[in-house]
Amino acid sequence: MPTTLKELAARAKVHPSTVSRVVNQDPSLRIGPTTRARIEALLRETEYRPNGVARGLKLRQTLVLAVVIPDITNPFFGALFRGIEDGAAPRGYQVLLCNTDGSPDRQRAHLHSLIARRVDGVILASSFLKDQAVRWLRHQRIPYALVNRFSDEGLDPFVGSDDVIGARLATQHLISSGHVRIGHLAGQSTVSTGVLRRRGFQMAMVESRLRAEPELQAEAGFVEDGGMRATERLMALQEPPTAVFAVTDMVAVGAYGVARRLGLRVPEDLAIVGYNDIPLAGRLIPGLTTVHVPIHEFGSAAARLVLEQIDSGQVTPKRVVYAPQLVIRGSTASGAEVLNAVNVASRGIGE
Amino acid sequence: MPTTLKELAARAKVHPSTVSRVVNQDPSLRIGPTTRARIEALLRETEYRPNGVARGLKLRQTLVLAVVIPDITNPFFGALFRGIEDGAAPRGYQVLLCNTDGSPDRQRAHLHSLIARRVDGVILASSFLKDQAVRWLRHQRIPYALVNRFSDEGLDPFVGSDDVIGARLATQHLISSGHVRIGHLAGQSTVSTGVLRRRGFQMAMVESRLRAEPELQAEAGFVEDGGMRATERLMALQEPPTAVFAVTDMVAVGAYGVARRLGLRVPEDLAIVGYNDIPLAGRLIPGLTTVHVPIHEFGSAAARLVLEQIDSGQVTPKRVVYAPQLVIRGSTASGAEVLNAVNVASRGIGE
DNA sequence: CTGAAAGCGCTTACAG
DNA sequence: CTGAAAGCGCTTACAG
Repeated sequence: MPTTLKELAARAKVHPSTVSRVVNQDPSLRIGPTTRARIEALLRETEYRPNGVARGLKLRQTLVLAVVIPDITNPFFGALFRGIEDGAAPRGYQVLLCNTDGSPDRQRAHLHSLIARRVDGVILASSFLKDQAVRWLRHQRIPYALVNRFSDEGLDPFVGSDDVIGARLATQHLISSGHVRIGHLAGQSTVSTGVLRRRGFQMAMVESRLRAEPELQAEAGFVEDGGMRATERLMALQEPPTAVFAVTDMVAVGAYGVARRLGLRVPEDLAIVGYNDIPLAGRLIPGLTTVHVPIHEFGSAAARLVLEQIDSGQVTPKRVVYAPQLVIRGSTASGAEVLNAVNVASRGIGE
Repeated sequence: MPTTLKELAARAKVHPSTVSRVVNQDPSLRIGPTTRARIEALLRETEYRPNGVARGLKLRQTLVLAVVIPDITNPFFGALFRGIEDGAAPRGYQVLLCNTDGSPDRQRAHLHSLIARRVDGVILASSFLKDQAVRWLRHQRIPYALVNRFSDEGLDPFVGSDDVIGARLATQHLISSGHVRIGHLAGQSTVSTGVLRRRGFQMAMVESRLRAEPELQAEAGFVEDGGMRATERLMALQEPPTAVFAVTDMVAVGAYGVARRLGLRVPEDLAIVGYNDIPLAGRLIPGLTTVHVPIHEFGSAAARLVLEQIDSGQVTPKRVVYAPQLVIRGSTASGAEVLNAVNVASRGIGE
């Protein structure tokens, strides 16, 4: 059993409250120098560390944040988690990680459990549109933030990027490369990123007087296997697309796999654009053209947003929205074109 | 503020202990049916959930496990975490995740903090050989387990695989493919996997009367950038290797990058073998021959090992060691060879 | 400068 | 069948 304040007090022949005061370096109280020295020696000797649970009960703070995501094996969420941890650690917070695998039930169960544990804040990256669990969370009066996906427009503290603009950039890039028949590997319509990125795709098409035909929009979910199935469907059409915009980089990875299996060259036979710019995107061959969003910063900003609410004692639906940036790589352009585009892109980022 | 037992008791006009009994469905006590009905209605109405912190203080259990790893963005640790979570969730546990980035200081700081929080158990996947922090942990009398890496042979509860055998398998495969000049992209000598996999490499070489020359063994750490640098060094030798065995798949990924940059074909100009069989290994082009270890099971077994100790109240240095399996893909063999090897491998796994 | 008390929100052995 | 008390390990306003 670890040492307690009471034991220490008995050994130092003082009252437990006195020991507590030197442990916490209580500024308002001056402790007698001999008493203090005696207690400090004991503290060092026993390597005393106050019981965090008892402290948490008394102080009403656990110094724990919780993160709820679909799946940590998805590289997007790995980077996001690191951002959150980096934002929370300087303040002494550690982070509980909960995976939902996209199940609303699991999400709800995790949230209930976290509230019962009295975590100081929750960061949710697995929310659905009009999500009952989010509405419930809202009423718990606990600091929280949604990341990447929102639930009901404008109602929640949120960190993310403008998905319509990002998707529009991606699609415009394909159009300006000369593509006319462009497919969309779409996200789920129950998730904001799915809906908004599809909207951005459609917007760009319409703006260029191209038709966003329904048969060219195939739901792919957000990960590789759905990306493969959706690409297979599109490429089996009478008149398959010459380019696809994928709702995420992982869906784009699925498209690479199918292209390879079908013997299609990327980008000559099929150009591909992704979304997020996960580290893997730059390692694919050819490199994946994608929409860069600052994933790590999503995380640290979300952590800060929650910490602000903890500090202020108020839940404020502040929103932090980053501008997405197109990053052009080999999956949409030949070598020479990529070099030019890189110059443009890096200039763009500097602005 | 969430509802408390005391408030509920006042509303139901009973003593808090009575409410507590129906919340916990106390089996030894029979509660009057009318009282019970009244309280249960109240519980549903208020959606009462006991304060986990207070409960934790009284019951001396937090229902929290902690996982300490180098970096969650490394796919190996993503899969490991999922295994741990899957092993812990059925028992009502949630999991704190701590990244060390390989820093002993951060590892130590995290462990101290976790102990102060009174987590019920710790799973450590970032340990070094003869690690002071591990020795300290051992003396805390808290359930724990090391995963993948061990620290002092045999002293700690451990889940992993036999790294010497795995590395030997990998190297023997290269030798039997006709390679003579074989390099090793080695892990750090401060980590058990680094030392043991190098030992397995050397063992296989010597057994085949080949020389394991020091100049052909380059320290690469465990991730991609180190893998790139080490591969560059080996390929710059007077007489570069025709094949390399990489201490991890991520290091092998670094080798792919350098091979590509140097215009070397894999496997014709440079054969590559990795270790771990992360999901990425099968997606590389060509597919990465590697040593398969059951990463997800490492996690769930470690969770079970810790839960066993929690149940028994004893820290027992039980060891769970899995046999590694060679998985042959395109990075060491032509198409026809791969097909044959797959058949052999799948038979091997069935045994 | 230090002690004694109260209380954070629970659970459970002990009474009755 | 239910109440009252003690206690988990802290912190801090209140005394002295």
